[in-house]
Amino acid sequence: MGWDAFGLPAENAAIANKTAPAKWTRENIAYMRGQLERLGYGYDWAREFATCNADYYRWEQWFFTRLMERGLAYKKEAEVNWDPVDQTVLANEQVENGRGWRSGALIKRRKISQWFLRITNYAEELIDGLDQLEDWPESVRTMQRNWIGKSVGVEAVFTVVDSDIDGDALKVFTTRPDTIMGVTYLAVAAQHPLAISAAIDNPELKTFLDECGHMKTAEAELETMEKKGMPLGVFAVHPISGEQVPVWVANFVLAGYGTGAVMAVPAHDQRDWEFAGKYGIDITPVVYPVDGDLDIEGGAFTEYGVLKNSGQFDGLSSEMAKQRIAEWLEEKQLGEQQVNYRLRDWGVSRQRYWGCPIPVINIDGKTIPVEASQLPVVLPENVVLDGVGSPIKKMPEFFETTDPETGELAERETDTFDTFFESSWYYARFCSPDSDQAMLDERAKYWLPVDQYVGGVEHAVLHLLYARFFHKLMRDEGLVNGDEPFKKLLTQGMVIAETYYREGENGRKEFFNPTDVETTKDEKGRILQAVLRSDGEPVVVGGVEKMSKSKNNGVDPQSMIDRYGADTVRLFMMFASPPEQSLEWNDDAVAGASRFLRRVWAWFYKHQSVFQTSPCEQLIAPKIENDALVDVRRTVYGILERALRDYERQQFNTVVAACMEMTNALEKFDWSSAGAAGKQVQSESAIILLKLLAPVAPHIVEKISGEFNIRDQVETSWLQVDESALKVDQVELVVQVNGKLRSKLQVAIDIPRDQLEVLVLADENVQRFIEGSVVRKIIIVPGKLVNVVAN
RNA sequence: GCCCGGGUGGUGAAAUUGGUAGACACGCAAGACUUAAAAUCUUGUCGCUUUCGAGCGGUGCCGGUUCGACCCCGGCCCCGGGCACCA
Repeated sequence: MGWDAFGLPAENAAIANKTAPAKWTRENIAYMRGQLERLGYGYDWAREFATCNADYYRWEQWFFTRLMERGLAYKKEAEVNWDPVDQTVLANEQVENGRGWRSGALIKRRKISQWFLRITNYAEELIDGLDQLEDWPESVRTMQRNWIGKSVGVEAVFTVVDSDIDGDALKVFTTRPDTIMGVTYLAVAAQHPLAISAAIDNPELKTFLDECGHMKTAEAELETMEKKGMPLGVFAVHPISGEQVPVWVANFVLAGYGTGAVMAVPAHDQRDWEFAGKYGIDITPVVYPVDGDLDIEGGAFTEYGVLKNSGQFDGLSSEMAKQRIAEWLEEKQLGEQQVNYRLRDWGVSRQRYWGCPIPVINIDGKTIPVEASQLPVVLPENVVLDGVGSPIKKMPEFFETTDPETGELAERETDTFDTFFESSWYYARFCSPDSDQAMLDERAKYWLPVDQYVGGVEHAVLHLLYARFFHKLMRDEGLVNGDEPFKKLLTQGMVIAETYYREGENGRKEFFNPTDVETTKDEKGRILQAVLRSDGEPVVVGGVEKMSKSKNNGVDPQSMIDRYGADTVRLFMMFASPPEQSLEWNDDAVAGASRFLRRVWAWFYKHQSVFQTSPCEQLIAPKIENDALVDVRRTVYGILERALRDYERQQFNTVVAACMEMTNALEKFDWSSAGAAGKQVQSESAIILLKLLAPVAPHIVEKISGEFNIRDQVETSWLQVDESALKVDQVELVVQVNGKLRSKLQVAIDIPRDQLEVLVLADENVQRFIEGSVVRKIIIVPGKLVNVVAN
């Protein structure tokens, strides 16, 4: 068990409860450990650690200094959400409607210097590796592939006219160089130097840039807001035509991504088309469909075609033109072919307190890593949080230090790592949790990769991509073998629940736990009204979302454990739905789970004389004469076969269903008249049921098997299907006419085809439905179905 | 907006992955036990029609492929997740 213990929730709780994050965190860990122990999970507690302890995070500090030396960590400016009132950087989730969650102030984009890891150096390997991850869900691999977003294209150079500022050439990337002759404008980000210089003597433009500065730094925000722009009054020279095209500033161009500038071809790109239409910018079509007319009245033509209005490239196909234009640009040194990734380098700096201190020292603008011998840089834990900045930024005793070379005064970094840093390598630390001489030792090479990794789907991209990246970094440092950390991946669905809140002044939301809210619903189960139990006043129904601390919609299974016991809760959770599926929490069915376990218990005690006298040492291929016994044995093994398959494919809800079905069958059977062989079969069945149930409800199985001296049989060796028990000589066939179920037929399993056809056609119901039509063919699925096609 | 999932009875779900739609449960209804209730047990439970044999319709919506579609293909609607500072 690794407690991923740093992060925002602890800071939020600290502000709300006026407790230090460390205390709150460790109390929560203790509570959770108690609960997990009571649930009987098989964690190896000898390998437990918490990421907020220095004996864990010291190693990522060390690793970071290694990355600095290897040139894989670097500093650059990047934008954050700045709350001007609380003087704090806000997480995206702390910004709503452009305002800070505590202060309600309009947020401001602000550039600050931050640490980045060169994950883009590994982009190619991260994509290629996905093909080898055969035991990962295809959906996760697709999401990662799309996230990395490899695209091949051309970077073209547009020279800015009459510019005296730095970077007077605008470099733009395009995957469609064949459309380059259709460029009618360029667009740059609001933070682009060209935009800023153009705004100096243009107040209207200045206002627009300011407006863009109030948007939060989230891609979803950029993509959904109204696309706006303004001309800069600046022009750039088209590299091929030599004509001048206007340069605009647009709020949807990302400053920190690529070159912060894009070329626009409104005739052949939908977003450009809409933008051009809105602002009356020229639309010049240059690619025409191979057959048929070009119609760009209703939208851009984004397919491939044949070039026109493109000078020397006229008449070329898009495919050809992409190649020729790229070559032409390269020849003239006005561009080059490039592979571009959507993936950006990983920003790991956080201007927060509750995280691992970044182990660097700033001396007069230069930054050096803290020497290995001086690690760890320990985070002070005795602090008070007031929501205004990080406490360690106000603690000279923390940040005042000296230059190890000169002894001059220097300043320690007060930013901390992104918490994904901790969660990116904990899986490896489990192999050597006690190692105090190294981050990992030889044991990591022995145990890794992880055979089976389980995590929520919400981690499909970020966490799982960072962990894959870290594994490669650790491999290149010689710490682990192999290229990938996790051989097999199961992505759990999320447990989701209704959210309820009230909006306070300045739009700040206070969330209430569903257990504290009383709802009235209509007959379709929709919530009509929700009121807080404590004051009877209404609350806003916020919709169903993944359970989280920030939305306060989690449920604590503790009261359920207290009332029904761990086995019932485990069984109930396994039975609710398959693990990949998301699940809206509802504990109505928990009583049913408890009832089932009590029935199992009752059945064993009802037949205790049998289990006490005939403990079924080993069933040696019993020769069973009694047909009823053969049937019940077939039923048991039939159910077992399905259950084992479902365990294998991790569909535990149907395993539980199979246990219930088996119990139903055993309860129904009249064992009293089955004689000595009956006792054997009964004991055999009992052991199968207990074994099958053991992983789900271990406590009750252990108790029952101990009571009847069969613990050895239950706890040693896993289950196997006795194929001979499954043998049948009669099967029930489904009979269809034209694909519709019309009849059922009991036949010998090996009935010859011609006999079967005769039998089917003679069937009364079949007769009725083929009357007056001609039988065209008869489809037979052996052992299952017959379909008579007639018309 | 983009990427990834999902949508099946009143509810959670199942369907060996193209072959009987609704297994197993929850809930509900009726009955048994009980002075009564709880617990437990039995029976029924997708909708409509029915001469009680069965018939028709039905897996978000519209269309297609197929002897046959919850499953495959095309278009749409709704819900959940992710979108780089929640983790």
